[in-house]
Amino acid sequence: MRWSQTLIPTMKEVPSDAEIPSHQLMLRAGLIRQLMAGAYTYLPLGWRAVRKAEAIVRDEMERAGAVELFMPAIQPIELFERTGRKDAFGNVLIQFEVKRGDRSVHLALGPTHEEVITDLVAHQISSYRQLPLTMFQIQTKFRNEERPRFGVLRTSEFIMKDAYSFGTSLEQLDESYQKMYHAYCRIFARCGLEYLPVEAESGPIGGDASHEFMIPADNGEDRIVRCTGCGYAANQERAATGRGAVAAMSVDGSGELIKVDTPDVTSIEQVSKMLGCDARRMIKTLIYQADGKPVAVLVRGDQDANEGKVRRALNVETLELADEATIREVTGAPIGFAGPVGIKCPIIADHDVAQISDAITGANAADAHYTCVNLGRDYQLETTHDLRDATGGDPCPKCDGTLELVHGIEVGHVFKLGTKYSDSLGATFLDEKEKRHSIIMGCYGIGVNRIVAGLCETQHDENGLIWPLSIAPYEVLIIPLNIQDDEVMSIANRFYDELKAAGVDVLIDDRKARPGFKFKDADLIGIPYRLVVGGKGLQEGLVEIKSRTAESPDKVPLVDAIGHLTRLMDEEKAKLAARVPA
RNA sequence: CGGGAUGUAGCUCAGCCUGGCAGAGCGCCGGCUUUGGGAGCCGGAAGUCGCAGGUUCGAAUCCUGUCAUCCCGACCA
Repeated sequence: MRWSQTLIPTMKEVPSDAEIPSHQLMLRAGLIRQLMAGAYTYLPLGWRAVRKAEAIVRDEMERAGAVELFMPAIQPIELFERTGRKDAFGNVLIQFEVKRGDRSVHLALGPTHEEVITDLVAHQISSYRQLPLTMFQIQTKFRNEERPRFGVLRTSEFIMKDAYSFGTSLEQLDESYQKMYHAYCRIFARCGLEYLPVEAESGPIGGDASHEFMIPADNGEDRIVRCTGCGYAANQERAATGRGAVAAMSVDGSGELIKVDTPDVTSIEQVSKMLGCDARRMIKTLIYQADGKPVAVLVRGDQDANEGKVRRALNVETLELADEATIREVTGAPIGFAGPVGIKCPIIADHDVAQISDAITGANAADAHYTCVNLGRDYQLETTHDLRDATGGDPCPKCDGTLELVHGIEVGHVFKLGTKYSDSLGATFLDEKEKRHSIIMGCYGIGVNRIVAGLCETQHDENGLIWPLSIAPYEVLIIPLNIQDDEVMSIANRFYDELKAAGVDVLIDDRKARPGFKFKDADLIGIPYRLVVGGKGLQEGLVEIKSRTAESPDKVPLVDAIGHLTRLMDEEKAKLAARVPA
């Protein structure tokens, strides 16, 4: 492609709305342009990168035995009513009515396609002999994000590869899941990403039924803990904290229980400041409604309760923070003064709470806290649970190591669904004994444009983007330094034609601009290899070839240029390939 | 949805406090010069100061409302 014939609107200055590197660089390099919050146009350069990621995803899906299909983005709302997800999605689901003659049809824009594909399978599959089957598509998904952010990392419209497996047994599900997991590792490796598979919330099946693929990045929205020792890695919401129930169910504190006045002081932070105590000596008491009944959840002052863990510990369906009326009822005080001593509802506590002696908690009375609260004397627990978020510094649940907290960008998710959708949409099969069963499903998603954004976020220097060869919009950028010099132009054009003929994705900067300007743009858009044709070099019969990451260019005789470039690219391809699991 | 910030030319921003001609740099157009790391000079085009209402002789500037965008938090199959 000739630069003069495409649209690559690079920018010297940083747009004020962009804060994180990927957003800034994608705008500056002319990859994207914002239409509104959460909706971006992919400009020619950005779109080429997306298409390359798509091609790798498609290739690996097919290699793993999945077959491609394409489903509608507009879907009847009725499907979501049948699976109960109209309410579950709530405002995230984009819905609207359209007129068709005298009827009004209620539609949704697909936020994902479990409903559509399960409906398809319900109609098309009836025998165990047709299974297992894995199908995928690459398609735009629509989710009304309440708060789109981070440039193209979180948008209301995005491209997703979604795959769905259908099988007759948990064994078949396991096998499909493993194939997808493996394909995902290959995809992200081929894309040149640093990725980290982590255990994730797994829903009804439990166990190792769900993994997320994360790109470690400071600006990632997700929090992950990982063990520096054994490699255990999990989403923070999922991670175990690596502490068993404490043996001693009482703590010897020496202090006398004292009620102190703490007027209008309600938060952990305020109380610890006022009383001059460490938040780790405080007990945070959260009042929840668990299946409609109040329960007090105790965690250490500096820690956060994990609602998923609380829900599982209590074995309840719904869990939400109690309203003020309920809190007044069980504590006898307004919000902010709850504590375990004398509270009028059941209590469950995190392991770490039982180890605090002379603790500080709310006094269940307005404007008052207790100091020197001790388990066994002042309140009772039968046992303790893992109820809090794991965090950096916690012991690893799998080994003697310590967990560290890192942020990540979720680019993929593999999930064992079970029969949730097949049950509600009637996707069943007959086994060899003519018995009817629900088909067992798995679903597997990849945020295709997040691959691109994730690369931009993590692979750049002060001058601009650094694309891996596999995703780069173009592999080689030819820069004729002076387009008015006929010799320079004819040689640059010859290289352009030869590289194109050799199947290389090549861009030639044929703009009438000064060399420095072109070099700056070249670094900014981050094409892996740069071939400079300039008058000075030509006098000695040389051109310059430089990889984006090299310190300085190689000066190469004209006749060797193509060979040299090809060698460099082959080496780079081999390096990428070496990281791809067999 | 709660909290915070910002809206002035394509981009970055000044002007607003203390009301009185719509500004700069970059980019864009034309010309000359220049040609190995975002060149120089000359000339030019370009803005409903987010929108609406109000106060005022007069509003980018003050007041009210509203919309949009960004950030933090809540939410995120």
